[in-house]
Amino acid sequence: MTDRQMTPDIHENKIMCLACPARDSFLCSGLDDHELKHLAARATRFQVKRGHSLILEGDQTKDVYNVIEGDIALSRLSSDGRRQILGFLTKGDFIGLTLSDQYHFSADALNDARLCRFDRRSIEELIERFPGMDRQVRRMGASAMDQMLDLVFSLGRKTAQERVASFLIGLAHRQGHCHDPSLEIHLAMSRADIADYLGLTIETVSRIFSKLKTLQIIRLETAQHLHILDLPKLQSLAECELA
Amino acid sequence: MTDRQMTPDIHENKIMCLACPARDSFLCSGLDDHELKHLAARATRFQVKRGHSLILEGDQTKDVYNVIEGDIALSRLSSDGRRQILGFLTKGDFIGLTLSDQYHFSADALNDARLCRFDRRSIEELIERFPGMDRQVRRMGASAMDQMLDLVFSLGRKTAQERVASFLIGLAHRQGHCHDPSLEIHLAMSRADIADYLGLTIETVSRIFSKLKTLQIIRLETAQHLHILDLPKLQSLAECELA
DNA sequence: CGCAACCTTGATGGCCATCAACCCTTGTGG
DNA sequence: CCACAAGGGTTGATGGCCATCAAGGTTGCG
Repeated sequence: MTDRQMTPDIHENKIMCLACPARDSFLCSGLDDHELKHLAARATRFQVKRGHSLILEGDQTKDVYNVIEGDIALSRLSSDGRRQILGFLTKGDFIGLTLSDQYHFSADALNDARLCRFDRRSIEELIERFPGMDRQVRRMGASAMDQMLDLVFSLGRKTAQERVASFLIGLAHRQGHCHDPSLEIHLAMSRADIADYLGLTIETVSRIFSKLKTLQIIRLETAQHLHILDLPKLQSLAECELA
Repeated sequence: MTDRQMTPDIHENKIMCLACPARDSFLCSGLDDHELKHLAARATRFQVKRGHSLILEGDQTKDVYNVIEGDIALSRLSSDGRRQILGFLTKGDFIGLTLSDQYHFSADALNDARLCRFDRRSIEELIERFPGMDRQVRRMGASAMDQMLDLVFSLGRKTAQERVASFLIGLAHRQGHCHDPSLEIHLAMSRADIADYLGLTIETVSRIFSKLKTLQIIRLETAQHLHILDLPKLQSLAECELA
């Protein structure tokens, strides 16, 4: 019996993790080989089909997820059907790392997605064992909070046009490389999703896209594939920053 | 030299903490005597006068604060003067426990307030030393996030009246005892603050207060002191909950 | 008393939601 | 291959909610 045979998953999973598209994610990138090995031992991969739910509002938080591929929308629904999308997740993003008992949002796949599932208890143990992991987790929490504060400001104080403009700039940054926003954006989400994220209606979002098009600020290749033609102008429309 | 003389602050501060009005706060209540002693050793109290700032957007996060008495508003300001209040803090609430380098909001005192200041590094050490503290901190973070998600839903999908109604119910719960909302509410914040929190204008907030008054749902003793006369009705106006 | 800050109430207008129709793409089956 | 249906996106007409502008009331303080 070699060590390899004793703990096959750990080794295989570690390789899996090293080759994982989400290897550069906030959490995983902050881990050394040793920590990653322990994390990998607890990971199981799975898929979610487009349109299906990963989490339903009210679910117990017994698992933690890492998005490997695809796009996930976090949302909240009211009894009369109003929906608010709280955020969009992509490769490398985590779900469920905050310490509450229940999820206060649903998570739906915008397209066929692959994820990594961890048992929450195992993760908690790792966090207590490795201080570096704790810091990473809290850093991710802070980052998620900052994003949420941006959204609050948008919803509370920006006009429809400003919201759409900042949304596009946000996407450009996330899809680009650091400090170098991509000028070519893939919209994984529908107009309805964008509207429900920005507190608007489908029609308003569509109208603003059209307006930006006629202003030569963006170009729509297809409905989900757009180019930013004039980034400075787009930024000036979104602008509404620190005093 | 007695032990008491060697470490006067620890002992005095521990007593200070035990008698602290914020002793029941989320963090402190989760600590045992030993942990509290260490925390107390690192605390310094100070005051902020009404209208003065505790934190300015962009400040380095070198300190952590605990509100002992008074009310604090966290807000964000845009270059053209639009303001969004992100939250109101009272006795027992913490500021700065998320791990980011800078504050992305300002903190202003709504009235004369007393606070407890901790050096961030010390707190970090304690968190690494005592796992119970880490859990408390992450639990507080989750709670803050949940509140923010509520606000996002309000701003994105609720009408002005629904926002004001849920705001009042939220206050009633915070000022009451657990599961027993207070029917007598003290509004530490001005109409302008409420408006900037709910993404509305002063006039709209005032109008809705008046409407709720004529509907016999609330009664205004003074501008900052109101009674909820018909809680169920108020809840039905705010309602817009889980599907 | 007088002033300033805050709050309330009224009149008007604009932004965005709503309602409605049409277009475009995609997929399915005859 | 084409007809058709269905879902998503665009565009137009109308209206309502809430912002804006304006004036007056109330409170509190020197």
